[in-house]
Amino acid sequence: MKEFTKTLRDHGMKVTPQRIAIYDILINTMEHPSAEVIYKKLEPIYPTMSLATVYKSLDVFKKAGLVQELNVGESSFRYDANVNSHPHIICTACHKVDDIEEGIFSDLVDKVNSFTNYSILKQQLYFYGLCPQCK
Amino acid sequence: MKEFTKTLRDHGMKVTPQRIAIYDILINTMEHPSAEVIYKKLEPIYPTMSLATVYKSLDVFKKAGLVQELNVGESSFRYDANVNSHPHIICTACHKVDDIEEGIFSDLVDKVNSFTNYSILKQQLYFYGLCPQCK
DNA sequence: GTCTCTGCAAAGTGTTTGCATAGGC
DNA sequence: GCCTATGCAAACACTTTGCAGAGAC
Repeated sequence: MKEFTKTLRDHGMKVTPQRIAIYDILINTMEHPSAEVIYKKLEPIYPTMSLATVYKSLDVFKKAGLVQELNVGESSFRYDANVNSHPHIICTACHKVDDIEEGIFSDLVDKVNSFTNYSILKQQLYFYGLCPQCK
Repeated sequence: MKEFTKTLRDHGMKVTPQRIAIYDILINTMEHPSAEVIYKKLEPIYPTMSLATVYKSLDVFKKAGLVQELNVGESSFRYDANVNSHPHIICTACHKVDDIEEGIFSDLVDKVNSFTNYSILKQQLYFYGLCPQCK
């Protein structure tokens, strides 16, 4: 959280209670919430909180490299405070989004680099299937 | 194209000039166009073509398994007449979307299956970087 | 005190829907 | 002739923007 404060200040951005609350949710959950879900969680604590503030804060965090935006194929984005390009797995029944250990794919970027002539900067790997509880 | 006609009919769906034109664009391009782009290409030939028809047709194709929808992280979906779950690579400069040979990742799904306890149904793999022309 | 942030409402963007007419089969 | 598709406009869902007042530093 020290790092969070520093990173924002280094980017000339202010540390507000709203931003702290939003970031706090993101580092303490595994569920990769959308802006709407974050907003719903904050409403009871910050009754005046606005969805626009959630969006603006997430945008700020994204620019500061504090969160990454996930596009799992739903209508809305999801957010992850783990900014590594780690793979995700989405349950097609209950729609939860889990992380997959990055190590499994260690050689993947090298393979793609040598096959394509692109310079890979990042990757987004999504697997879809039934989770243990839903199968 | 025979297959296309048969597949639609098998699903109780009609084969219309608009649908043929949309599908024809998709099988003859490598650029993975969005609905908007498809619409723009068709406008000169079908002046009465409507964006809603493009969306409805793409939806029909998706349900019939004739196209897949790609979510490369832009504001709109892109469409691909190649329905295999093959990986894509997106240039972060010119935003073109290329295919990557599927063979490279043959063992990936098995790995994920054994590590996660999910039953994987499909995957969407996106790599981002600079294409040969843009670097 | 300055300059960014918040929170409201309004606008924007891609997509979907309702419905009357057109057209595939 | 039946029943689905088209095409227009209006609705929708998520996100962004404008702006006046509040608040971080």
